[in-house]
Amino acid sequence: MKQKKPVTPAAAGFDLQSVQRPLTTVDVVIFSVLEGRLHVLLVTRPDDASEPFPAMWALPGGFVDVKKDLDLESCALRKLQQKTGVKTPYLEQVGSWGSSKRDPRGWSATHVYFALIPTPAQPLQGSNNSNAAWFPLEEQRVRMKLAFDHGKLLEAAIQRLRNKVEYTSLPAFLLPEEFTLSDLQRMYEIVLERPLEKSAFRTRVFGADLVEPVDKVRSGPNRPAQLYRLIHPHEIVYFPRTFSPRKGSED
Amino acid sequence: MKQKKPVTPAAAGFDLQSVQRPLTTVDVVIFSVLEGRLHVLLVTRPDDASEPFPAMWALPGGFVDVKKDLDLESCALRKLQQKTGVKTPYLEQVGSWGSSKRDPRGWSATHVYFALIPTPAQPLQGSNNSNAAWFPLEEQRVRMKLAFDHGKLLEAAIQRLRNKVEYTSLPAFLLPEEFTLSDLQRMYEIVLERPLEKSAFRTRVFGADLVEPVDKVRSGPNRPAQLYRLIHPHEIVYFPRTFSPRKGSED
DNA sequence: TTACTTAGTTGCTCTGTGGCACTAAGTTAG
DNA sequence: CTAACTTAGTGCCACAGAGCAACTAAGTAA
Repeated sequence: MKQKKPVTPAAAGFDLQSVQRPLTTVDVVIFSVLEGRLHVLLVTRPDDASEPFPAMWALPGGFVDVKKDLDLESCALRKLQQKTGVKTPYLEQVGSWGSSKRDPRGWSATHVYFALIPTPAQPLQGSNNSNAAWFPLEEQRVRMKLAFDHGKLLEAAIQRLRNKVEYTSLPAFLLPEEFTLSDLQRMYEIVLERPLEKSAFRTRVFGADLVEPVDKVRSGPNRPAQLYRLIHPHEIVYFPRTFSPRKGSED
Repeated sequence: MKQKKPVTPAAAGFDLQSVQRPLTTVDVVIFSVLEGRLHVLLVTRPDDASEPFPAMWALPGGFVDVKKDLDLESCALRKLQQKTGVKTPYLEQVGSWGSSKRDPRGWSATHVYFALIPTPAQPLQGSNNSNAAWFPLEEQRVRMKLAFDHGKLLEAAIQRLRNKVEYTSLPAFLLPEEFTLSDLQRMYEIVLERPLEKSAFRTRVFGADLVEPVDKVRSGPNRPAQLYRLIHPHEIVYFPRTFSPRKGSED
């Protein structure tokens, strides 16, 4: 509602202040693979009657801090770092959800990101995490009901993840720097919840120039496996899609 | 910053009011095909020195109206309806962009949607549209610089559109209810900016149960063409992706 | 030395698509 | 009436990648 009717400077300023602004939050869906299953990190809401959804499990997140956060992504990174200590995972925006009803405190919009981090060595190495825990995903959900519309947000993030895994190198970000091809295949299978063909998988991966061998092998109780690392550790690789699979020469 | 330190009701209420809230807007990238090229609808900013980017071209959009808008999507639909008169196009969220710097008036976050509408009969049949116009896209951009970061938003929307066209039925929404297969193929070719193979295209479309023939043909100076319509006019169809082409039985 | 396990390869079949030539069905020009 | 033209729609072959399965490779453990 601003169209073409000329506004005086005073009126415009007044308008900006008086217009009710929605609450703005960022929520982060943090995925990792533990014990062979996809998990998501959740935190408990403060156990205080004045807060909405007290003591319930929720996605880590909170209000954008106009003073601290330069932009939405750094806000998401900040919240992720607070909870996990991880600095540079894979981070991607899922989308935003806003309505008058999703937060009892008023009209609110949240910007949702998802992050992929390698299986953490310690359960949780962040600072104050007594109230955070990993939950396994079953049927695209966690077992209990989450605060706000976080159940819906989580489902959307999983959907996005699983969809994108079909044609990208995303699962590589669930692994440490060096990994075997079987490791990588296992990550795909865990996320997709279906087995993949070994040979087809390998042709795909090699054909995409995704990994390069390092001069090491992983030894175990059986045949040692070649270790690989990502050629471009911070780039996501798209496998050729439908329509014109001819060549990998799409932009 | 809310963690587990117990907050008193008073404190929480105070916090909510005093915390500076970012500005919240919605912008819509409206695509249509005119004269065989992909166009986008832009509007001019008010020509008033007190407004940011006066008189520049920008994406249609504006502040979320906490009173009027139930949620983000209906806000986008409202803005779209204002500008084009179209009621039920294809509408999809592209994502959100927020930072301290993108709007000189302060920290702001915008939620970006894109819409596909059939080629409009009249240039613009919306209400007050003296300040709106269609611009052709060249090299993923429009010719001039846009207000705010709208150039970036527009590029992101185009990117999303072109990507998704590779494996979905999106271009069908650029056509009227009834169309020929050549019409449909042409839409794909216009968006993708490359020719497609006729026979491969047809097998794809038919294989996906996307269209059904209507009992009419389009006559012209040459062989008449069978007319089709969408089997599910409001659903987007995904063509089978890579990895597991086995059936169209993905969720 | 044998059994077992996981790593990695090879070869076959099957399917969807790219490429291209062909047929079909209308109009317009002579 | 026929030939030329244009667009609609089909048929056929080749090829690349996926599914499938068997095979080889290289280690450990009994």
